[in-house]
Formats: sequence, C-alpha cells, structure tokens
Amino acid sequence: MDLKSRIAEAAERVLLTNGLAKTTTKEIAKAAGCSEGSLYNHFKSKEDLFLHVLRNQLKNLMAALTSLQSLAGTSPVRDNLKRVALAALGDFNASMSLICSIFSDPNILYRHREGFTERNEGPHRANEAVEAYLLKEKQLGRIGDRVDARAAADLLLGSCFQHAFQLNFLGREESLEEQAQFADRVLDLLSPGLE
Amino acid sequence: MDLKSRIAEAAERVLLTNGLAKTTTKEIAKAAGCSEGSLYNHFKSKEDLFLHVLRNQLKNLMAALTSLQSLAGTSPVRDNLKRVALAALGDFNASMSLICSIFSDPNILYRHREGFTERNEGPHRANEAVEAYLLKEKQLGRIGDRVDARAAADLLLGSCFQHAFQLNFLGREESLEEQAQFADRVLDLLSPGLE
Amino acid sequence: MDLKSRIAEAAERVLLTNGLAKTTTKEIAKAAGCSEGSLYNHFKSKEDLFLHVLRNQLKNLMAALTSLQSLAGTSPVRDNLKRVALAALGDFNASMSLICSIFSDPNILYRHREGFTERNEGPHRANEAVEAYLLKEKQLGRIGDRVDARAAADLLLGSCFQHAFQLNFLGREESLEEQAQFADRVLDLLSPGLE
Amino acid sequence: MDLKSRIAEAAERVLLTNGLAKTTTKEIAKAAGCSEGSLYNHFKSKEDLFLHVLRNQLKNLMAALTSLQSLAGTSPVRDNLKRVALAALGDFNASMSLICSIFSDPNILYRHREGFTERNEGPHRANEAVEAYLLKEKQLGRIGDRVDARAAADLLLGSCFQHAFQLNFLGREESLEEQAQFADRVLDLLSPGLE
DNA sequence: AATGAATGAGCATTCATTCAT
DNA sequence: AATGAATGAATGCTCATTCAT
Repeated sequence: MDLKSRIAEAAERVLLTNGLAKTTTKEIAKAAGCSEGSLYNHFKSKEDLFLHVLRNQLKNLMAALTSLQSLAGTSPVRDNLKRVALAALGDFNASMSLICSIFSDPNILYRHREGFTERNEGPHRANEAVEAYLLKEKQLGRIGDRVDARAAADLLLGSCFQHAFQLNFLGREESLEEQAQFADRVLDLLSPGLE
Repeated sequence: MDLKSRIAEAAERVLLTNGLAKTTTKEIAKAAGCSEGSLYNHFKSKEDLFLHVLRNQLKNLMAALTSLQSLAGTSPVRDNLKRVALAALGDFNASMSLICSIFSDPNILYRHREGFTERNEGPHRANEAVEAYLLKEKQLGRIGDRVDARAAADLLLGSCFQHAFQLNFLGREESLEEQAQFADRVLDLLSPGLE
Repeated sequence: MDLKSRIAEAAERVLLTNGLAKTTTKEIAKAAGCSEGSLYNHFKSKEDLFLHVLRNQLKNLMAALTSLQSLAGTSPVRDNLKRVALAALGDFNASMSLICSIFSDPNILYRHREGFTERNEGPHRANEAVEAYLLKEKQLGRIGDRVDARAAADLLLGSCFQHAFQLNFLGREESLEEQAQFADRVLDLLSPGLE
Repeated sequence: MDLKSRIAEAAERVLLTNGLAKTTTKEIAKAAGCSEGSLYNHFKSKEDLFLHVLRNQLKNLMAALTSLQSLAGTSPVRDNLKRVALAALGDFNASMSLICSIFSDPNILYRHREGFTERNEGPHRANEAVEAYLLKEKQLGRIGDRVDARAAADLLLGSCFQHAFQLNFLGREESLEEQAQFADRVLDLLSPGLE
C-alpha cells in the first residue's frame, strides 16, 4: 500500500480513537509509521487530510444505496429497506464521531459542504436515494400511491442516524442481531404507512 | 444578570458561532465583557464551562417532554406528538453543533456522559419520554394495542434529529412553517402504524 | 492572637509544606482562615510577608547564641558548644527550605540581605557569635591561646548546617538522640584542636 | 555544539543569574538563541531541563573526590584534604543558588532525590567519599586509629558548604587565595583531631 | 479592618507547518 | 519523496494585587 493510503488510514484510526480535537499530526505520523513531514508531501494540510478521510466514510451505505436503485421491483420492499437500514446503522455507528466533528470547526464544515455541493454528493443524498427508490416502487405499485416517499426515507434513515448517535454517546456497542432487531421494529411500525 | 450567567451565555454564543475547536477563552471573555481570569472564578476550566453550556441545551424539548406526560388522554395524540416534534426540531436545530462537538474530544464525551448517568438524564431520555407517553395512550386505548411505542418514538425523534443535523450541515435555515410541514409529513406516514 | 500573627504563622506553615514556588496567597489566606485581601491589610506584598516569616526563623539558635556569651567561664566549654550545636541542628533543620528559598529569587535575596545589613544581623552572625564566645574562653584560658576561634566556629556550625541540609534533601527526620550523637562526634574530633 | 547542550548551558546561565523563580522559558530560549518550542524538542518540560542542569553541577568536586581515593598513602593527608576543600569551595560557591533552589519546589526536590537514589549518587556521597578516604589513611596508619572519619568529613565539607552559602548570601566573591586561607585555617584546627 | 470578585499580565506548553538535508 | 529538527504563534490557565462594598 502506498504511503498516502497508509497515512489516510492511520489518520482515520487516530481520529476515531482520539477525536478531532486530540488528533495531532505527530500521532498520525507515528500511526502511519512515517515522519510528520511526509504528511505534507501527500496532503496540503491537516485539514485536507481530515477532509480526505471524511469523504471516505459511509462507503457501505453508499454502495447499498446505489444497489438499492436496481432492486426496485425485485425482492420485497421491506427486505430492501432493511438492507439499507442495516448498512446505515453500521456506517453511521462507525463514522459518527468523525461526521459530528465537522461541527467543531466552521472552516471544516464549510469546506466539507462545498466539496459535496461541487460533486453533488453528501450525506443528505442518502435520504434522496431512498426516496428515489420508493418512488420507483410506487410506480411499480408495490407501495401505496399516496405514500410520501421522502417522509418515509427521513423516518427510516433518521431513526437509524439518531440510534447510532445515541449508541456512540452512551459508549455502547451493539451486535448485528440487535441492529437487525432495531431495523425490524422500526420497519414494522413504518410498514402500515407504506401501503 | 450575574457574571457567571453572562459568561455562560457568551460562551454559548461563541461556541455556536465558532465551533468548539475555534472557541478560545480570550474570545469568550471578550464576548462576556470581562477578563479571562474571571472565567476561572466561575468555572474550573474551559471544559467545565463547555459542559455547563451543554447541559443547558434542549431546554424547550425537555419542557415539552415533561408536559407531554400529562397530555395523555387529552388533546389528540397526533397534536401532542406534533408539539414534541416541533420542540425537537427547534432545539436540535439550535444546539446541533454544540451537541455534535462532544464527539471531537473523548474526554468531554466521557464527562458529559457521566454527568448524565449520575443525574439519570441525557438526550436518549427524550426517546424514553415519548415512549412512556405512547404507552399511556395505549393503555387509554387511543392508539393500537400492538403499537411498538419505543419504535414510534425512535422514528419520530430520529427523523427530527437527522433533519436538524442535515439542515445544519447544509447551512440552511428553516422557517417555523417549514418545520411544521416536515412534522406533518412525518406524522402522516407514521399515523397508520399507530392505529 | 491577632490576624497579622495568624497570617504570618499560616504563611510559615504553607511555605514549609509547599515550598516558596508553590505557595500562593490564596492558600496562605485559607490556612490563616481569612481572605486574600486581608493579607494586604497587614503586609505590603507577598514578598514582604515572606521576608517577615524569614526573619523569624532560627529564633532558638539566636537565643542560644545570646545566652552563650554569658556562659563563658561557667559550664564546660564543650557543654556550651554542644548546646549551641543542638540549637543549630534543630533550627537549621526546621528552617532549611525557607532559608534556601531565598536563592530562588534575587530580589528576595537582595532585600533579605539588605534587611540584615541594616540591623547588623544575619545568619553569618551566628558564626561570629560562636567566635566571640571562644575568644572570651581563650582570654579565660579555658581553650588554647593559639586556637583560631573563627575556624572553630565555622567548623562547628558549618557541619551542623550541612548536616541539616542533607537531612532535608534526603527527606529524613532525625531524633533528638541522633542529633546529640552527631554533635558529640563532631565535638570529639574538634576538641583536640581547641586545647 | 548541538542545540541541546546550548540550551542546557543557556539555562544554567539564566538560572544562576535570575534564580529559579525568575527564570522563564522565554528567557532561556533567548539566551540559547533558539525558539521556545525548541526547548521542548530536547527536554520534556522546564522542570526536566532544570533537573538536567542540576545534575551537571559539582563536577569538579566529584572529580576531586574520585581521584582522592587513589591518593591515600601518597601525598600528605593534609594536602589531599586541602585539594578536596578547594574543589568543594569552588563548586559549592558556583552552584549554591541552583542547589538551594530545589527546596523551593517539593516536586523538584522529590524528583532530584529520586534521581540520585536510583543512581546511588547525590551530594551526601561527597561526605562518604571523604570518609572512605580517611578510613584508608587510618588503615595505612597515617591518621590516628581512633579518628572518627565520618565526623572529620562532615566538619571539613560542612564548613566549606556553609562558607559558600554565606558568601552567596552576602553577595561576596572570594579570591582563590582567600579560599586557600579558609581551607588552611579550617585544616589547622582539624589536624590535631586527626592524629 | 475585612472581604472576595475582578483583573490582566505573564507563564509553560502545544502543534501545524516549514525547509534544509 | 522522505525526513525531523526548528519554529513561533496561539492557547489555557495562574496568581499577586486591587478596590468597591
């Protein structure tokens, strides 16, 4: 693996462990097994390195959302949504402290936001992706034609997001099984509204 | 107003504007119109001051949750839930950057968590409060006897939480009317599941 | 006891416990059971308070030296010297850290020195006092007429001084009996030179 | 010379001039011709730097004490002791304010003590070294077989120590000749006791 | 005389960044 | 590209002193 990737992974590790405020370039360098100077051969600044790491979060969720689009009309809606919910729970959980750290520095927040705006990406796109999927299912008649697709997406992903937030806050870990239970309970309640 | 309160309010203002990472004691003092030394006559450290400010967030939501308990059986369930949703949207919106900043420093996270554990409080209690309310309504027969009260609470507050998060992330403001629309759409979709 | 004395005694206690560098006016006030402001009603500054405390050290030794002058020709020379040695060991031991602290701040050193010069006092006077006593004994024929009285004084008090210094450095306490043994051993060796 | 040594020497200079209490990192850096930050590339803290300087005091005396052991039985005892006395007077004089400063901060005192305990060194070892030398001379029959070697060492070094202390206190300098006279007078008085 | 909140200059220390090698 | 010593601005915090009450 090249040094740039090693640095990025080391940074991610340190950031998740120590939090943005307590993450120093010295420690990143140590974790990456290189010198502090090397960081600056591959990233313009610590902030750039952080933004680079940030952009690589939520990969599983993004993949799940991409594949979700092509699942419309195939496996049961509920199964599809559950798959997304599980990916969301997993990724939100793993990345929550990184994601939240953007609010501790307006400069980072601004740059992160602009970066997403440019590429027309961003975490809020997740909700749009679920919405888009549900619209397709609506056209296919697999969910009620009065269903507010966006509201459904917001409820599903919102509950997963807050759930992950609270687990992180409480310092608790959750097994895959517990995650599945959470998804099921939420989907049980949501399902009547989708018909 | 006494200096301690002035400092706390100034700190809140600066923290919301600059983010935790860019908030200095010098700037808090300036905003409070006092010397840096005075900060330390009233708070043991910058961290303590931050935790103090943090604990005073979400006051409206907490008040709404308290009054919610006594609303069981009175006004329509949906109205009661909407009231909570609006309080949540408002408070989450106003406090999101502060709340999220706790993840940028594990020490702060730890102390904030312990503080809540001691007082048996915390943001996760919000969901429990809504759950408790819904359980009462279930006993009163105003919602279906199969309803998963906790899942309903998680969906409602979770969607509000993530909505506020995304607004903050996008740097957008939302009118009260828009907030009400969001609440309505979410509750529309949730309602069938409550019957 | 009046407040001024209470403050002085509290300061002495704190200084001996914490060392000059770690002694704060806040702690002195706490130890004296008064406010920090009161310190300044009785002493012009913390430095003045320290100098006041400093001047009240070695009281026993000074008393012993005063009474020593009138002992010339009475009890055996060796007994008189031993009495002085014991007073020196006791006082040096109790005051060493205070005495040494004057070297940590040239301003204090200067003022302490000037204070003594004015009043024609000072710790070096101790050696002169023993010298004066020995000169009397020499005139009385109780010690050899070739004896270098000042050298004898320097040897006796010097060994006591360094002994106390080293005990303090090592953090050891010494019983009165051990102190007496030290004095005896030193005087045994010194005695042949006095004849 | 490397920066670490330059910093240490600069620190020693500033400490001797200003006293521990008035020695700031800013001034040390200035005296060393480097930035304050550089201090921390070579020493963990100001305290560590001080302890480093402290451990390099009394080098001449230590050398004299080492060579003293091999002088037993060679040059006259009195000459050997005088050599030690002169080294002691010189080093005590030059280092007194540094040595005494350890009593102004219990933390420094503790760490300095522990450092010596570990390495089985320390200023009190000086007296033991002289004692050891005298014991050899006793075995060689060059001093009386009843002589209390430790008491002799304590008298000799103690008087030198206090002499240096008082010179520093009085702010006086002493020529090499005056130092030799002091040593001679003290040894004159001590000599009868050694036979 | 006694208070103690307010002060603000001063301090040790940190850390992202640079640059000569 | 890799290094790591050097930097110095910036930070949180301390504490002797003041002064209105």
